[in-house]
Amino acid sequence: MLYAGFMSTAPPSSPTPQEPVDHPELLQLGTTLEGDEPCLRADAARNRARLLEAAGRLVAERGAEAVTMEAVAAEACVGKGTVFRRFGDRTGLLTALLDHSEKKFQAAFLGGPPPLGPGAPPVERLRAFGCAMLRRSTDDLDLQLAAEPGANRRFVAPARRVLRHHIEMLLRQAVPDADCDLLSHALMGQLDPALIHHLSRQCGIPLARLEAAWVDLVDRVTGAGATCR
Amino acid sequence: MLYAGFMSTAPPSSPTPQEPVDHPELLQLGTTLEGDEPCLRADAARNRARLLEAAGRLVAERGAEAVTMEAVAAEACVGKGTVFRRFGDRTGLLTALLDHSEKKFQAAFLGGPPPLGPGAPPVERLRAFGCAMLRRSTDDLDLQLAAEPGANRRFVAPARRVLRHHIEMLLRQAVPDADCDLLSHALMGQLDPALIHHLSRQCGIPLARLEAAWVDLVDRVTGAGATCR
DNA sequence: ATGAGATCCGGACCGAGGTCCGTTTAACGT
DNA sequence: ACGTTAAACGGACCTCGGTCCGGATCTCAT
Repeated sequence: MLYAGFMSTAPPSSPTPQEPVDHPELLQLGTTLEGDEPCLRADAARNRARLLEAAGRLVAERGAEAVTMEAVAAEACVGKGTVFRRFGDRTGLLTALLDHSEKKFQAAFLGGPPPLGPGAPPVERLRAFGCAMLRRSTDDLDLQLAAEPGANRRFVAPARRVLRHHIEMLLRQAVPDADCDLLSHALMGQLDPALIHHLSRQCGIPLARLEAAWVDLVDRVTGAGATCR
Repeated sequence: MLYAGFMSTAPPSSPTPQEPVDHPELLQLGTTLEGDEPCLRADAARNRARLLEAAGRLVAERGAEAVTMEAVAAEACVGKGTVFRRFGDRTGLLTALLDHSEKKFQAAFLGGPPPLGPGAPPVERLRAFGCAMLRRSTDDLDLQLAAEPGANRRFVAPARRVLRHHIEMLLRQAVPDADCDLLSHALMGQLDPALIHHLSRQCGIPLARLEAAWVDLVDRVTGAGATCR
């Protein structure tokens, strides 16, 4: 249990009361954000609760896409500015809504019983982890999608389809007995432009290492490379 | 070369002149979209060219994020409605801008010389494909990012970081000699909520198959399962 | 050439996310 | 109690993506 302090998704920390941050995406990068609620003022805490409750009501009654910042503000009898100050942006609000189930899940794989929690061999824990995530996704999936703008379109873009089909075709030749349709998505994920940007420009990982990682991934997936691993 | 007709990314096809489509994301799902320019009217073609040129100018001069629909319209001396009718939405416009290099790339891996094109063994082609994509991304990466709303934030969301760190830790135990940092991204990709949504709800793939694919992926990546593949 | 009709154009309009700043109010020391 | 101050509030305001429809324009058959 190494990083027990990193757990919280950052609803109350993005627009932290310390300094008026103008670029919320920059700070939640390195901050440790330990205490969940950094001692909000009484009215602030009250409004925060009101807002979350109002947002939850809206989701329940009219679906995730009805969660408009103005609608939430109105439902909570609060000014629009308050919503943004507290949650930063729409994604922040939705993320805060997801926070509860998120934490429960984190607790399960960080400290719960095996095979999800510690105690089982790592490969078994990996298997369990993925299956747990898959099952969890069936619950609050629309909320998670709504929290990520443009999530629907990502996998229907024609260009992407061509690339994935190509990978799938090659996979079918290399490992005919596998579920190449689904396997190809894993490979595609490693080539996602957003990921490449994040790794190469934000993390400073050199191209050579990315290429090496790709080749290694291909070898592992297809069973090439070492004859026996 | 199975699907030579699928190649074009769909700039002129989304708001095709045939029928006034109100939901552009729905149609480019099953359509075959063969002819690139379905015989636009003269003025329409002229404006389309103008708009692409204007958008290109804006990207070159002021970066991808300056490509506002209104700005493009103004730069091209054209009404805003025209931009939307032609390209559907902002993503469509940016995609159309990327179309040229996209097609070049597609031609390279569909019909070019090995190892990228046909002729080499599939595993080798896969390796080459990934490396080519990685290199290609360094060129028009900002454009590709701009074409996908919210692409920057996707990998800095705190919740995601925790999940990925967990995978990475388990991977480190299972395959200590691998580049677990990067490998974990591939596994994370397979659990992306947007992907799950696409596969399970849009493609109708049952949960059991997704779970099986995940377990298989873990086994392949970690070298578990069969002792020798 | 010309008229009919489909197609396209343009910009007013709308909704929603996000910002700003003058005003209000909770917290705390005296 | 009361004054001070930092923080929170609220809603007007801005920008931008996306829609709509009356009017201009192109195409084609005659």
